[in-house]
Amino acid sequence: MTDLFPEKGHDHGRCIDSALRQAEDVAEANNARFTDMRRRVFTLIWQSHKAITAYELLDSLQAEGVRAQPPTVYRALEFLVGLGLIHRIESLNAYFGCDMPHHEHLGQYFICRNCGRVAEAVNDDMSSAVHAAARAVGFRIEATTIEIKGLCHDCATH
Amino acid sequence: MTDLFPEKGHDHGRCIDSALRQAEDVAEANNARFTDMRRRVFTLIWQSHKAITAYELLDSLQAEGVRAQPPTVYRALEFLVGLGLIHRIESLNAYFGCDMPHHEHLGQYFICRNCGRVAEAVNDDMSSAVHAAARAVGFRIEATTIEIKGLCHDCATH
DNA sequence: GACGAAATGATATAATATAACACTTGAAGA
DNA sequence: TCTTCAAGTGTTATATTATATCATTTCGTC
Repeated sequence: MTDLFPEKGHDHGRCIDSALRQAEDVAEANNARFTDMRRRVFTLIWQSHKAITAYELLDSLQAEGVRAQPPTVYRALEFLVGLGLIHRIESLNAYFGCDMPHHEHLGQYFICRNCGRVAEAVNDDMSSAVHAAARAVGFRIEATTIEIKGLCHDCATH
Repeated sequence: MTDLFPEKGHDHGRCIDSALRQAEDVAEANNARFTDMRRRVFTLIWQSHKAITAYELLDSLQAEGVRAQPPTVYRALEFLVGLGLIHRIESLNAYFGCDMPHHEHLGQYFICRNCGRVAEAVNDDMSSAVHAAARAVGFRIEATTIEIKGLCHDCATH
């Protein structure tokens, strides 16, 4: 069994660096400006593998000395979600970083209620089940939300 | 192809009646009180096959002359969701009636962005894909949210 | 009828999100 | 280089969604 969630002692700096690099690539490929504000918000989101709310981001920005207001944060979030660099977790009203922003994907989010971490998975069986179900009823899919709450392997066994 | 969504000219009164009867059964089976307030809220939710927000419900109640406040509505919603009589659609912050409250099910919601209707489906392939994916990563599922947005067959073809 | 638990009423406020308009910045052409 | 204009950000106000808290009422059980 491979745990989707990052190992306890992993080098998180590398996660952040890699995410930033990928984000810059994607932004460039889309002719989109990865401004300072957007980079700050993106980096804050990547500070952990948990989902973070807009107002938590706002507090962090203000703690850093940035004079930000809610619209600033929501705009950055909108931009990042639009490029697929982060995902919104509907059931938490929170955001978290995507580690595969390069390709379109129908992601599923596993959310641990104990440690708060989120892991994204891409599962072909699930994707095809969704598409087959939609096809069977003549529904034209534009967006899907699949969020699974419970206990991650670490929290379920310790 | 069978459309999940109700036919245009269907007798909606029968939907409501049947839903009410089922809800009463479920409440009784759970030794739960289906009070007047809860019945009102439940009936309002069943007025359409769309999802309705808490504050829309509040407005409707007040229009009916009931002196209700937000907590009243949220309590009724909590009760109804708890018994599985209604479902919350996370991506809409709204609620809609379940037509199979008798059995546990991992439901999927198809949401039409054009007409606003919601249809619930239960799909074994999808359920088993979710469970298989969770098993593969040692995740213990407690709740799942599957919401699919797009165009229903009617709206996609007309 | 008295009691206690459950439900509801009422007030206040927290948490999440957006509208509207002003100002700044930066890329692209003149 | 200067101008211009669209995109981005700042700022203020407010809309929308949700809950905490305590008082009162209702209802089944004794």
